Order: sequence, then structure tokens, then C-alpha cells
Amino acid sequence: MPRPGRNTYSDQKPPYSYISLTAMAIQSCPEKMLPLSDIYKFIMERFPYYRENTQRWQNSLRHNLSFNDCFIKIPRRPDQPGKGSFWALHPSCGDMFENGSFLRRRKRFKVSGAHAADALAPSKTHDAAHYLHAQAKLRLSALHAAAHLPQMAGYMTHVPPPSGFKHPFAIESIIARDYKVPGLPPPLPGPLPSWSHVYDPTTPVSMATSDYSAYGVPLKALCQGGQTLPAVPVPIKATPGSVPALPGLSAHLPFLAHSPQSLSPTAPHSGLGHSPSTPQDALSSTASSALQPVVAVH
DNA sequence: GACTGTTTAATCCACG
DNA sequence: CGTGGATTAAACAGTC
Repeated sequence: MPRPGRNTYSDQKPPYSYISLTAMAIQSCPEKMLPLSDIYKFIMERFPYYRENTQRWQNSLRHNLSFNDCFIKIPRRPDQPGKGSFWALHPSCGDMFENGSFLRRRKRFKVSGAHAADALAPSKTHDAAHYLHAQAKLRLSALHAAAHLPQMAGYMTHVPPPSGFKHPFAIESIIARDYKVPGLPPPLPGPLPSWSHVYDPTTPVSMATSDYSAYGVPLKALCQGGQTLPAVPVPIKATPGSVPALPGLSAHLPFLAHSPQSLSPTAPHSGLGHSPSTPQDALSSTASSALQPVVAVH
């Protein structure tokens, strides 16, 4: 019982589908891919509701991972032992929730018909993994750069996202929306829906995964890659017809798609052995504070 | 054996 | 009311 005060909503089901929750978890980590166990952790730490009946919802979650094309499985490398694969968002699944409801998607994401046959081909995950790898590299190099460039860090901290692409799955995108979901009563007065009390940006994100990348390349090594681009939200939204090339990144500054770390003040700060000592960590909290206005204002 | 991943099926619900 | 998406349950196989 995480808080002295009564947590009115801790036992209420968050208004997110499992797809949303999973996507949040994946989006919350710099590499944009997580093993199943870390997805579990993410959800349980942020949504007290899911600390119970774990068998039920975890089964559902696994079902969703397998059933929905918007999630792709990225195998571990042989030199990266562990259980299960990494899970990532399909690069083209970014617009599923544009109707504003995170309990119900606009439509089910399916791999495009032309490539449907390829969907199961090894190249699918390979390409996606390659894409994610590139993304992670860009982000992490940017994190690294920003950590050593105060002005950049400041910029990233204080400048709101321009017209603001936010990945629809990014927590800040989800949380920031006012829930004008048809049929649902308006949220409590204030910027956030009634359950929003469970949001707490101070809880460390699951950085347990931050030391690996899907290809066994240490993330810190990725930071040395010579990339100079700042961390930016890389639109995952599909460009018609294909996996989007990494778009004009500098134009989309400076929003770290790095998401707020916790949606629950009741979330224990334990379990992941987080210590804010790495550039990633530093930036992650910076990003969180940068996110605050987004979350709070709208 | 526990965990992970896939698949099928039933049910509920929102939307047109 | 039909359709489609979400949830839940369950069975099963593979992996660690």
C-alpha cells in the first residue's frame, strides 16, 4: 500500500486497452523494444490495478502481442541470453488511436496487403529490428550529446514540441489527451482524467532494459556512434506504402519520445534497480520534466 | 516447471 | 442489428 492516503482509483481499471498499455511500455524505453517481462513490470508499476489477477491480464496481453500485427517480435541475439524475445511496435502502426479512444482502436492494424505474405518472413522482423536499431542509435546518441551539451539539454527541457508530433502511443500523447470519448462522461475538472492521479513522473522508468539493445550492442557503445542528431521523436506513423525512412529529424526537435516514467504515485520505486547515474537517466528525467507541461496543460 | 508464444473460441461492447 | 475490436479463457508447443 504505496501511499498513506487512500488511493481512490488504485483498483480501477485504467481506460487503456492492452494494446495501449503495451505500446506505452514499449515506447517508454529508449530502444522502443522490451521483453515481455519488462512490459509486465511497466504495467504493474504504473497501474496498481494490474498488480492483481496477473495471470488473467498477462495472458490477455500475450494474446494481444501475438494476435495483433502492430506488435513485432524481435529475436534475441545468441550473445544475449534470456527468456523470450523483444517486442516492438510495428513502424507503421502509429495512427491506430487517432479517434482519441485508447480503449478502442480506429481499426485493427494489419500489415499491408501487398506485404502480407512477407509478414511472416524473417525479413519482416529483421527490417523492423534494423529500423528500431537505427532509432535507438539516434536517440541514444542524442541523449549522449545532450548530456554533454547544456544548451541542448536546456533546450530540450524548456522548449515544447513545435507543432508537436507525438507518437500516438507515447505515454504523453495518451495521457495528454482530454478524454472526449463519445459516451464517456467528461473527466474530472482539470487537465487529466479522473484516474490521472496515478500519474507520477518521478518514478524511474524501466531502465533495466537500457543496457542492452536488441543486437547485443551495448547502448553505451551506440552512444559513441558519431551521431550528432539530437534526440527527436521519430514518427512511426506510416508513410504511405512503406516503412518510413527516418524523416527530417532536426525539424522535429526537441521532444524526446522518452516517456514519463510512471503513471502511478503508488508505484513502488523498487524492483528495477534504477539509479540516475547515466546520461540516459539524466536525460530521461529531463525529458520527463519537459513532458510535464504537456501532461499538465492539456 | 515456469515462462513465453500461438491459436481458437466465447463473450461483451461500441459504432455505423 | 450486423460488424468489428477488446477481453477473457483455455489449450498447446517451445524454450530456458
